[in-house]
Amino acid sequence: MLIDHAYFEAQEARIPRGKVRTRFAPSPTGYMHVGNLRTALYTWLIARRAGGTFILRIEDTDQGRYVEGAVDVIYRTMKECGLTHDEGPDVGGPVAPYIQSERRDTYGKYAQLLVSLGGAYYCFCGKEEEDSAEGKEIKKHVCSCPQLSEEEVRRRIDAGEPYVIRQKIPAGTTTFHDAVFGDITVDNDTLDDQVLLKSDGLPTYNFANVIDDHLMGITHVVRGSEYLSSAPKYNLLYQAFGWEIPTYVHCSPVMRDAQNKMSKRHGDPSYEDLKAQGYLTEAILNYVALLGWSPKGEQAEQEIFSLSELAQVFDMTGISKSPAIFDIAKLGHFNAVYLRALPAEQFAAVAQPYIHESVKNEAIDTAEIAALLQARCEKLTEIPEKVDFFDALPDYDRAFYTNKKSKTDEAVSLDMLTKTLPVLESLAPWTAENIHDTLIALAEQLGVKNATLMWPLRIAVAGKLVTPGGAVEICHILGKEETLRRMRRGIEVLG
RNA sequence: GGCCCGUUGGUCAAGUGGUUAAGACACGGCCCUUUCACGGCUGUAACAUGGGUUCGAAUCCCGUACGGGUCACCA
Repeated sequence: MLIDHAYFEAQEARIPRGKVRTRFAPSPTGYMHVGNLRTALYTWLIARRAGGTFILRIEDTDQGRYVEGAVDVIYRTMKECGLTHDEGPDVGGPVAPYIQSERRDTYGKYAQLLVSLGGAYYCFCGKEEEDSAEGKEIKKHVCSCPQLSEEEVRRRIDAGEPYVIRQKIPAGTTTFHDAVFGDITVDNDTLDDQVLLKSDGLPTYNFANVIDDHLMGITHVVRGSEYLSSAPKYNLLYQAFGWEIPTYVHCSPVMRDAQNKMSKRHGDPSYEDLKAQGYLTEAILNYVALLGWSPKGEQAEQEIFSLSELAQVFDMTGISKSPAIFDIAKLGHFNAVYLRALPAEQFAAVAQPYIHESVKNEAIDTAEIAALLQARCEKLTEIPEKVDFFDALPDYDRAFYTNKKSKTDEAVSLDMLTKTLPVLESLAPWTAENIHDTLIALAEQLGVKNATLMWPLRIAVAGKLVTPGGAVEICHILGKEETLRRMRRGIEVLG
């Protein structure tokens, strides 16, 4: 075979060196699951922490699995999360193209180069038979093709015989180092002469990966631990080419329970699903970062991290080896923390659409509702149900008026409402402070505890047991007319 | 089945030969309080298992169990 050395030298010359370079290389399936997002995050963080370069590469060699619009989901998610890439299909870069289907012709050339270097061989055996008689037979490819002379190989190729190129696994053992798992040694006997270049001329995933990672100058290969067992074969490939071996960073999966990974199939939420469920991007990222990684030293106790803080402290040695179960309740906690930490106006802005879902009345001050909601919600999606009573007083059970701790029952409540009504009727101006002071004064004057007066009032104006805010706030938001109307209705209910 | 990896409370996790085995979520209790929250205080709860090594082991070694991954011309 003729080896075009100039071609390979030109490729080598393009490779940026000297800086950390990482890549996130998803295949476009149209679904960014949590595990993927975490891998993307860690990959991005390793690059940013080191002041390096983060690359987005699309692995679309499997045409059968192509999903319309899937690449857009990736771009959108990465952008929303702030995981900006320095090089990629859309922004270009020194080692373009960044879409695997556009790099097709390079793989064949490298496969030939590898043959000439003794790391691979042409194989004419045809597809393996699927002898699933007993099911669990060890099938390792063994054939005499590696012994074929160069002339013989040339002759058969020229004759149009179909062939693949397979990796030649040498005898001995292979040791590789992983930043998370440490040193792992395997016997080469357990490694198969895997196909590198398929009979249609396209590379297999594993081969394309090695070639692309090398040609893009990737220094840290971050990926799921399902690739741990193919890492020795990667190493052998790098060695056969005489290339520098990157740092491997294998991450254990994010699980839905002790046995299963999070998956679309099981209906586990993707990033976009979580967003739709009312979780904030920042909270999702923060939670996901801590799912399988923990900070060291000064930050060992810290749990709340912004993306830029993470970029400063992220250390791969903190990545854990064992799988982590995704706990939606803890995500909820992070979300609540982020929601509460938002400046009031900003919270009002994000809450507004959810409030409007059930509060259509224009006269109502939704900003005031938002202020009440901020300390009281974990997810934005629970807002509509919490504030629906502002628009329409629900039918409620008169038993709501009975509350032991507030020392109220139906009779007491009727009494309180009856006595409070005229006081509020003559109250002006209708400010929260005014309402508050007046009611507190009234309770004192009647010789009852505040709760005894406030409880029935709150039930009457809200018609719910649990409300955002107390009686005073609700009365103020509803306005005088509506408050009085609902109080009269309460007296009716109790009468 | 072979090979590889993993195993600290229900969950996420700190811990790298000597600790009363952190912390967070969840759960229970108390306080605050005009409900619910928020906030504060507090409680229950863990080193899979059996052998070594050692004065001493969650930490090191070996076995066992359980779980996961992988063994494609899929990625």
